[in-house]
Parts: sequence; structure tokens; C-alpha cells
Amino acid sequence: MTGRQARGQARMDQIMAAAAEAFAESGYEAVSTNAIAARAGISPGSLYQFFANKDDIARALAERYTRSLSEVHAAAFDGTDLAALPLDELIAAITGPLVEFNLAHRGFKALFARPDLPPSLTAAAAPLHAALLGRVAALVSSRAPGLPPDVVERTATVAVQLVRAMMPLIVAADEPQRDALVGELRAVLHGYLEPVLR
Amino acid sequence: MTGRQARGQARMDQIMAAAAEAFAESGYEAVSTNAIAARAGISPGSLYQFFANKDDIARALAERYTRSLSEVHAAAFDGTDLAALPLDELIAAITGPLVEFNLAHRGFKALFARPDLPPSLTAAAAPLHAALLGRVAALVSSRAPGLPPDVVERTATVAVQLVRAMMPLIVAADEPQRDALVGELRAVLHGYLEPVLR
DNA sequence: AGAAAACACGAGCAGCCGCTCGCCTTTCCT
DNA sequence: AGGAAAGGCGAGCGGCTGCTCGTGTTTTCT
Repeated sequence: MTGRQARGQARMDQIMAAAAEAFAESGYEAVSTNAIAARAGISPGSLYQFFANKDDIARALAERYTRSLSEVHAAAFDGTDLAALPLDELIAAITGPLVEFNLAHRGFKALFARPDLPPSLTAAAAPLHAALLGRVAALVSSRAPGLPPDVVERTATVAVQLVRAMMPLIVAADEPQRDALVGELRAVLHGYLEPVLR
Repeated sequence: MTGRQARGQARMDQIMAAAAEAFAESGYEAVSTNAIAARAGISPGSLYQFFANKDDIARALAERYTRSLSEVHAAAFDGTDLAALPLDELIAAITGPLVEFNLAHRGFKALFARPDLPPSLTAAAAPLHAALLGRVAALVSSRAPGLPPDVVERTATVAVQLVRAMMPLIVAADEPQRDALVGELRAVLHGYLEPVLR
């Protein structure tokens, strides 16, 4: 592989970092490509040497987030034997890494949480979301073996939605309040799941 | 009051209806003013005879939604003596009208649920949101008199957020699934609130 | 009837957007 | 050393957007 990989890769990282910041501040479509280039300290032309168009930048960012988040999922779900844990600890073991991820990558929400995201982003996020749902559903099913499949899936959907709903509150809060809100998230999940899992 | 109130008011309603549809379909900034005018069957120039600019259309829509929703709130909270109701019925009495409102006005979410809405909209929605929070907080406080004020407020914030989180799921679902999801919403609220209210 | 106000039109303006293209510089390969 | 690839630049293009303005029509006054 010849080519300028060191310099080029560094530029791509610069651009993606600048884009992530800008998207987190102002949202995807409010940010112009020229603004991203300026923020990265390069010219508009240089930006298009590495990315085909604006969507491509988002796609690359999404891919990076997706990879990172899927590692978080793997660590959270495949680490210890979750089936044996008490519900409280199960919830804490899964929500903990998710909260950390969202705190560390604040641009993530800005890209994926919007209601009208570009199709390329929906496509990029779909497999990850489906995998997460599947993992949660498997967990629900294993802890409440008698449950009909449609109830399992609905329960998983709602649980995932609850986490996504509380995340903006948690991320936006300052440190002292944040821990309390994480506690509330766990209380919500516990209150919802405990009766279902008998 | 002289002037063309009948014709003019009818035009304003046309424009707002067209805008609400378009916003619900594609989101606020994806919709051009020329597209709104075309959809309303009038020229771009005519549109600007009734609205100062694009934000003004959103503001007028928001105001209409706000007024309507505040009536819903009033009916839901001030109707019967909620303090005497069992928790299940209290939750049902409040969530019911809210679900109905969101089903009837699907443009509402499109305008207010976006993370980066124009400042004029945030300003328009803020008092309503604050009032809702206050009502919920008052209810929580009256049912758990010993609770510290900051806990009351946090509980109300979370409860409101839970409703807002489940609403997109409910609105997007088809009829048979919808009722199940409304049931889930109530189960979530019950599971969360019951321990807090002892 | 006649004047004035309100309504309606639609070509087109200024401005921004995503993106290109011609030209130069730096880095790598042999 | 010298050629080729990769990186870098920034003026500016085509296109779309929110919005205007001159002109013409309809309605409501006295």
C-alpha cells in the first residue's frame, strides 16, 4: 500500500473530530461543510479529498461510533454471567457502560437522536439497534421463560426506549445531579421490568 | 375592525394546515416556504402577506398547539379530584388525553421534539412545559407529603420525560399494538411512581 | 360610484450551500 | 535525481432558499 497514509489519516481524524464537535453544537444540517473545513483548519477542497460529500462524513462518524458502541455492548452483555445476577445488578451492569459511552461521545446523540436523519445514517444505525434489541430480548426471555415472543419483544423495545429517553437528561445534567438521574433510570427500569420478570 | 378578516383568516388556516402537514412529513428546515405556499395552493407572495417569515409560521402553529394542549392539560388535571384516585386511575386519567392529543396532532412532535429547534419555538414551548412540570410536581408532592422539594422536582421531570419518550412509539404503532404500548406506558409510570409515593 | 384597504400574484434578488477544478507543494518510490 | 502519487488550496459554479416588489384584482367602506 503506497500513498500518504500517515498525513491523510491524520487529516481524516481532524475532519471527523471537527465535524463531531460542530454537529454536537448545532445539529447535522445546520453545519456547513465549509464550516467543518474551517474548524479543522483546512480548505474546503482538502475536505473533499477524503470525503465524497457531507453525508459521507456523517457516515464515517456513524461507523466509528457504531464500532465503538458495539464494543461497549459486547463488554456489557458478554462479560459476566448476567443470567445469574440479581435484577438490580443486571441493570447497573448494562446501564453503566452505556452512560459512560454517551458521556464520552456527546456528538453521538446529535447524529442519531434526530427524528429526520439522512437515510445513510438510518442504515448505519439499524443493525446496531437491532442487535441491541436482540440482546435485551434474549435476556428478558431467559429470565422469564414463559413469556410469549411478542411480549418479549415489546418489553425489550420499551426498555431500550426508556434508556434512550433518559440519556439526554443524564448527559445534560451536571455532576451532582447526574448520579441521581442515573439512579432514576435504574429505578425506572427496575420498576418496569420487575413485574414482567416476576 | 375593518379589513378582510373572513378571507384572510381562511388563508391563514390554509397555510398553517399545509405547513403542519409538511413539517410532520419532512421536518421543519427541510420544508421550504415556497413548498408550503404551493401546498396551500397560493403564491409565495401571498404567504408573506400573513406571516413575516418562516419562523413566524412555526410560531403561530406552536401557539395553536400550545393553546390546545394547555386545554388538554387543564381538563386532565383539574377535572376530578385526582388526589383521591388510586394510582392506576390517576395515571390513566392523565395519560389518556395526552395520547389522544398526540394522535390528533401529529405535526406537534415534528415541531417540538427536535433537538435543535429555533429559539422562537423553545420560547413558545417553555411556559407550557414548566406548567406541566409544576402540575405533576404538585401532584407528586400532595401524594407523598414528606418528600424533599428537589426529589419532588426530579421525580416530576423523570415522569414527564417517560411520557414524552413513549409517545413516538405509541403514535407510530398501528391500532392493535398501540393499546398495548399505552398499557406499557402506564406500567412504566406505575412501576416508577409507586415506590416513590410509598 | 368611487376611493381605499386587503388580498393575490409570480418573476426574480441576494445570499448561502454543497461541491468542483485548475494549479501548486509535499512526500514517497526507484 | 526525478517522476508519480497524494495532499492542499481557494475562487467560484450551479442550484436552492427565504423573501421582495411592482402590479393587478377583489372586497368593504362612505
